[in-house]
Amino acid sequence: MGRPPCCDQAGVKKGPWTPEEDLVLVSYIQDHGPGNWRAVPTTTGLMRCSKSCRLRWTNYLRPGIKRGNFTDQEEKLIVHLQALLGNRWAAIASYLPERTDNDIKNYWNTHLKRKLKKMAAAGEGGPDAAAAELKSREPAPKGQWERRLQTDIHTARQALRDALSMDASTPTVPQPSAALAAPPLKATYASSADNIARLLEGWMRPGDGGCKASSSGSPSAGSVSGDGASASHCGMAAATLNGSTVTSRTEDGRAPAATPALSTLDWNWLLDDGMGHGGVGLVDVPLRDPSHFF
DNA sequence: AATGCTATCAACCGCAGCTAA
DNA sequence: TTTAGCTGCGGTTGATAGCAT
Repeated sequence: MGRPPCCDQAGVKKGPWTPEEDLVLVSYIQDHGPGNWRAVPTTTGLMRCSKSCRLRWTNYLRPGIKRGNFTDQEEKLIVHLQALLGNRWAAIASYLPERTDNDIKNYWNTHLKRKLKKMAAAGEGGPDAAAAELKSREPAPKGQWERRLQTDIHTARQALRDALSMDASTPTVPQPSAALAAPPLKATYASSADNIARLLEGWMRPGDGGCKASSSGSPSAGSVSGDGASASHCGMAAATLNGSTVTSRTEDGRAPAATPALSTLDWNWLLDDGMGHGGVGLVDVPLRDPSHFF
């Protein structure tokens, strides 16, 4: 219904964030936890709208974000999930805990889309097949959303099995800790963000997983969209700072209800269950072998 | 070395959906 | 039931780094 007027207000700063602004934002989140974004500009004095603050945190400052090139494994998973879910980047991102939906979206638009077109142009199945392939990647009409949500878990399981079985030589489960061990390929301002992330070390507390009671001020913490600010936000911090704690990505509720972020247990469940039941109850969704894209 | 082109990605915009009053 | 407030999501844009000429 109503739209927040924040971004239209005069005096609201736009454009790239400065390290100082990042620090202010991180300090705020350190104290209050993510969420209640509306209060951020007024509380911190940041001349940014709430959306900008949320976006900055979600896509950049949030601990546990993996930067740098996508692995083949990730690429295949994205291709497969995109075929299954359409352009629901948040849902797709929930299966790649260390990637933001923005990252995945950008990667799809800049790399994968072109790659697929290229391969289509190369005549894999002919132009018609290529067109059909691309068309099949159009998101489904809204009316199908609810029904498809119910199938997402099952289809994602199948996608995972397919994607993982294609490359048995590489780790079969996305391993945040392992990924974190890999140095970023690109040194940008992200390095500053890393430094900021280190500031959060003081935020982490032994014994409680480093979690700070953070969601009390978040009006949406209990909403359907599942802010889940305290628990998962802490988890992500743990991933970055511990390097050994596997985490999932639900800190600001970006993971839809039917496609929850996955912890290690979730991954195990996802795979074990899928393997164990051999697709029992699996909705009949045609799964293409993504290997033919590469 | 200068210029133009391309690729990348951070950030913005506007809509949708949810909750609370 | 209606309306306002707020957050989340996906599409798009703009700045700029990197590469080619």
